[in-house]
Amino acid sequence: MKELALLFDQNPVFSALSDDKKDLVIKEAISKRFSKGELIAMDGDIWPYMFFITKGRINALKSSSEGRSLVVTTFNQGDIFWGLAFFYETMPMPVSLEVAENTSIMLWSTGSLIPIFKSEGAAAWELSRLMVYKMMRASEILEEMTFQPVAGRLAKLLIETVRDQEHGPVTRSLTLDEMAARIGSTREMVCRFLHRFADDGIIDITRTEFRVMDSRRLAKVAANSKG
Amino acid sequence: MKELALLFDQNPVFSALSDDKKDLVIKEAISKRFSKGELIAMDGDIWPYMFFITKGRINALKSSSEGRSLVVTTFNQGDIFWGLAFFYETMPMPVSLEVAENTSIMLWSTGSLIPIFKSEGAAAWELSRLMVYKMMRASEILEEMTFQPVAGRLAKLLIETVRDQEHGPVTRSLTLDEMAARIGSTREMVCRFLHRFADDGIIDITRTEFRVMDSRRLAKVAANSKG
DNA sequence: CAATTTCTTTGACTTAACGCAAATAATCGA
DNA sequence: TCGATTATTTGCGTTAAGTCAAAGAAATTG
Repeated sequence: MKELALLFDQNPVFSALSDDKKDLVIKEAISKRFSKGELIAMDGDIWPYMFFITKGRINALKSSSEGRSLVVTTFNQGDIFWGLAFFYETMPMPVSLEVAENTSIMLWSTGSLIPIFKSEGAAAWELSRLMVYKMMRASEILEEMTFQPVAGRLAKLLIETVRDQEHGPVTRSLTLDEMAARIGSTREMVCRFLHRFADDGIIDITRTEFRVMDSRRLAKVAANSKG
Repeated sequence: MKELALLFDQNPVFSALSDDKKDLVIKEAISKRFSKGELIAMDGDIWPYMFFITKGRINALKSSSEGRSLVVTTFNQGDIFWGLAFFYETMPMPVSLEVAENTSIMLWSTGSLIPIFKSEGAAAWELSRLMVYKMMRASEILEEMTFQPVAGRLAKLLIETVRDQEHGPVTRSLTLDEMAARIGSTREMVCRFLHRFADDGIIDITRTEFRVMDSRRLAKVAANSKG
């Protein structure tokens, strides 16, 4: 339980709680476990919960009436999120929550947390800040999807993928379908642009791994200056 | 000043304040006046303010590196909004704020409101709820722009436009450019789809006014069931 | 390790949406 | 009321992106 307390204290919202309220919140939580691929909630559901990830990873995704889907964001260990119905009883989920790898969460329903937030201004304020952050992300995604062509979005995804990894060749960890879902396109398009980047000498690519050869130009493509 | 107090009390966030804090907030406000067309803040600015519209209307819009722009939302009398830098010092505006008609606002900088929110959990909580609402809108827009074809977005706009008006012919109050900016397209496209709708008998249209003839089918187009 | 399943890759074709340009109509300002 | 400006409308060509289909490579599994 020490690890849990540590995680809790790293979260900006929960760490703003007074100690006794923190204990109360932990006491009221429901623990759940999900395995990869499970759906925690579906787009359109009324799902009045807030959750905190103690271990694992969850994708938030939208899907069109046809097959296409768009991974809007990923929640990791230590993150919190919520169904909109946690705040407005009648508001449906704007995304589905899909478990990306085996995951444990703590869950609260509306009733158990609202009085606490209302009495603890600092935590409610941090919650507002967190939401501002989410809004900024949403805004970025909207801007990319609306104004950026596929090549730019893919370039940006590549940069993000490589950022964490050390230099050198990187094992392709995402399938074409997964990359497509993250940039709102199709596997064929992703494949074509990857090879176009390779033809241009921006990346090197094999069926199983790739490596960024010219990160400056990749950044240029991501920024849309198509020179 | 009675009207102002009334407006204040209708706003969910400010009305959650205790009376003395409410007075304090009003006292700290800076009043400003803008005329139609003025830019209050630009996309990318660090703009650490929160504002409340006492009269008028403000559009929030994104623009691409080329000319295109997208009106993301409109703020009306009684609404509040903020620059992201109000919450995170370094966060730039995700949209520009353009005055749609002569407008008066009250303005607060970060420092004057934060202590109040932190001490008044109820108001901070309402602020969170308001943000959830904004997130839902952002999510809807993203979904429309990503998965809905232009025809569907235009149909939805028409429905919203007519909703308020009484039945019968409606003067076209938005130019094609303005409609295009609201659905993320171009004036030519809007024009074409309007006339396609007319050919299909869904609406009647002249150069200066239009009228919905078959709202059921218009709703169908908006919902994407292209039958 | 053989067989099946899942991924990747590529070519050929289709389509929605856009840009440009020119013609016409409405509106505004003096 | 006339001229200038601003909007609308349409034809035509272009393009980015998507679908479909099929072949070949990895990965997985019994």
